[in-house]
Amino acid sequence: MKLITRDTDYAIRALCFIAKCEKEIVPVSELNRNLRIPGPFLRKILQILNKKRLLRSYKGKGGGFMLALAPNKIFLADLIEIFQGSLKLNECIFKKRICPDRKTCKLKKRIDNIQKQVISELKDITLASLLDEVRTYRAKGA
Amino acid sequence: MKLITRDTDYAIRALCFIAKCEKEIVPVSELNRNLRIPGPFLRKILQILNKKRLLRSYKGKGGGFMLALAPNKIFLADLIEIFQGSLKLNECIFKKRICPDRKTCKLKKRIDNIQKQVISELKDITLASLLDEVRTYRAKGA
DNA sequence: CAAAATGATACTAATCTGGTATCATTATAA
DNA sequence: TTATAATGATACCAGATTAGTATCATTTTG
Ligand code: SF4
Ligand code: SF4
Repeated sequence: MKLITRDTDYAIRALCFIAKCEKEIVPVSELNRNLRIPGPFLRKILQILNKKRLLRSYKGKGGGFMLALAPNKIFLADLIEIFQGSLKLNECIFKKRICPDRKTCKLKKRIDNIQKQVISELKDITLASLLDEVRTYRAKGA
Repeated sequence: MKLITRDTDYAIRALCFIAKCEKEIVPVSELNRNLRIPGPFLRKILQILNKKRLLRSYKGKGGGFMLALAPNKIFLADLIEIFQGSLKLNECIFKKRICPDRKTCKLKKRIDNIQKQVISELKDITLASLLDEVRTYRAKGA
């Protein structure tokens, strides 16, 4: 069982690369050259990040993507939310039916508890904290 | 994303039922009558628990399953291990290839850390702690 | 021997994850 | 003003995992 799926992982790598890149605006082609991520898949991911306002995109020649937020304002918890939906360690739903024991189930209570802890850990993790060293970031508002 | 899959959940419910049951040896047919779990699936699960020595099974008329351990010796962590393999929140393997960044990746370090916490939480959860009230358990060694 | 139980195992169905393919749109620069 | 280099939108496909069935063999007891 994975806490982060591949989309999320790829997204993080791409964001890190963009954050550290000399250029402010980075085209997918550049990412393709540097990261080992399937091209079209990566593109899809970046488009999603754009829609979700973590990236800003520029079309046309010379275009590409740039960070819309400073790396210390980008949280892993948000990326997980975007690509995997809100983190739930146990939904207690079978075949679209809610488990009838949900109110009293002790197991559920325990898992809910663990979940809270995980989420609070996740909220501490920013993109900035994942960069090896903060090199050439120049976005406004950093 | 789920911390426990359905097998594990079913296993817990079944074990709870057996633990609380008047009879020491409980046939699957009895569980079927009381739990909303697909019959053949539950059987498979119990057979696995038997192989893994959490249950003891008795064949033939009057047979069934009984707990092989006291409920306070049955750990959720073990059930997860049995049905889902060893808990890894991020395996860092893509297409059977290990991610080349594994040594240095800060993300991995963070997730490994969370994983440790989750595992330690899980080790605290016993079957006994999931029973509403310990009623009629009479297994040896309790 | 019949009935009631588990043992073993192979198969199928549904869902989720990871990834492609295609065509449309936009912006720049020669 | 047109070729080119970029993203936008969307539909599709493939593999893996999870969930569940089906079948037949074996054992035990009355
Ligand atoms: S039994 Fe408890 S944990 Fe399992 S699905 Fe129902 S409520 Fe959730
Ligand atoms: S990038 Fe880090 S987290 Fe993602 S797979 Fe590689 S090592 Fe694991």
